[in-house]
Amino acid sequence: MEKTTYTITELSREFDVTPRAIRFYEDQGLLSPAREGRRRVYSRRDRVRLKLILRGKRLGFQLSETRALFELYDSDHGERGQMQYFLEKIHERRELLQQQRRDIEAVLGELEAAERNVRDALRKRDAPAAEIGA
Amino acid sequence: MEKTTYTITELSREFDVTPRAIRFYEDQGLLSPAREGRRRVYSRRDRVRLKLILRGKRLGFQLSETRALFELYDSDHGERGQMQYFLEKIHERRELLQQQRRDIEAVLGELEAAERNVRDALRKRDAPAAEIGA
DNA sequence: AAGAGAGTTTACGTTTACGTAAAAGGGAAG
DNA sequence: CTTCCCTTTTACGTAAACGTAAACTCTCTT
Repeated sequence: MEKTTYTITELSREFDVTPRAIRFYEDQGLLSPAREGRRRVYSRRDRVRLKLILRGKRLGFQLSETRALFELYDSDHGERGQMQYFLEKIHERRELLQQQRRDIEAVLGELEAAERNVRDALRKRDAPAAEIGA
Repeated sequence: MEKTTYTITELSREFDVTPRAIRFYEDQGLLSPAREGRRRVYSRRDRVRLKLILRGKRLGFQLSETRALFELYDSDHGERGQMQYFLEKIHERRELLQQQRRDIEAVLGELEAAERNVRDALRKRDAPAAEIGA
C-alpha cells in the first residue's frame, strides 16, 4: 500500500524544510491539512502542494504568487473571466521563465569559459617550459 | 565613438532600476564608480557589472553571492588554491543552475497542460452543442 | 508517577534589498 | 541672485520568509 497520510516531521524530512516553515505556509493559506485532535495530518494532495511550493521557491516565486496560482487552479473553471485571467497569468509566467532560462544559458556559458581559463592557467603552471613555444 | 562613461540616471533608465538600488549595490561592495567631485561616474566595466548583478538577481543570487563571485574573479589567479576554489564554486553554481533549468522545464510543461485544459473548456462553452457528440 | 519526545500556539526577532523622506550641495538657466 | 533640477548623504521604515524562544498539551514509555 502506498502511504496516504504524513506527519509534519515526515514531510519536513522528506523535503528538507523545517516544521516551522510548513506551518508558515499554512498560515499564508497555501496548505490546509486535516487535524487529528490538534495534530496536523497531511494528505497526498498536501504533499504535492508542498512540493510545488518549494519548486516555486527555487524559481523565485513569492509565496503570495504561488498561493494565487493555487487559488486560480482551484477556482471556478466555468467562469469565462476566470479562465481568461488564468491564461494571462500563464502567459506572464511563461515569459518570465523563458527569460530565466536564457539567463541560465548565458551564465552556464560564462562558467564554462571561466573554467577553461582557469584550467589553462593551471596547465601553464604545471608545465612552465611549454611556455617558451618549443 | 562608443559611449564610455555613464551617469547614475542613465544606468538606472537603461536597466530599469532606481538610483537608490545602484547606490545600494555600491554600499555592498559590488560597484565602485569613479567620482567627479561628489558625483558618481560609471565606466563600461561598471555597466557590465551592473548587468551581471541584475542577471544574478533574476536567477535568485543574493547580492553577497554575486559579490563573492566578483571577488573570486578579481582575485589572484596565480594562486593555485584560489583557482581550485574558483573551480569548485563554478561547479556548485552549475549544479544549482541545472536544477533550476529542470524546474523550469517542468513548470513550462505544466503551464502548457494547464493552458490546453483551459482552452478546451473555453471551446466547450463556445460550442456547447458539440458536447452532445453530433 | 514522572520524564521523554513530538507537536502546538503565540509572539517577538532577524535578514535582505531596497523605499522614502529630510537636508544640503552644485550648476545652469532665466 | 534666485529658481530649478539633479545628485548626494544620512537615516529611519518596510515586506517577505522564516528563526527562535516560551509555555503547553498529548502520548507513550519506563
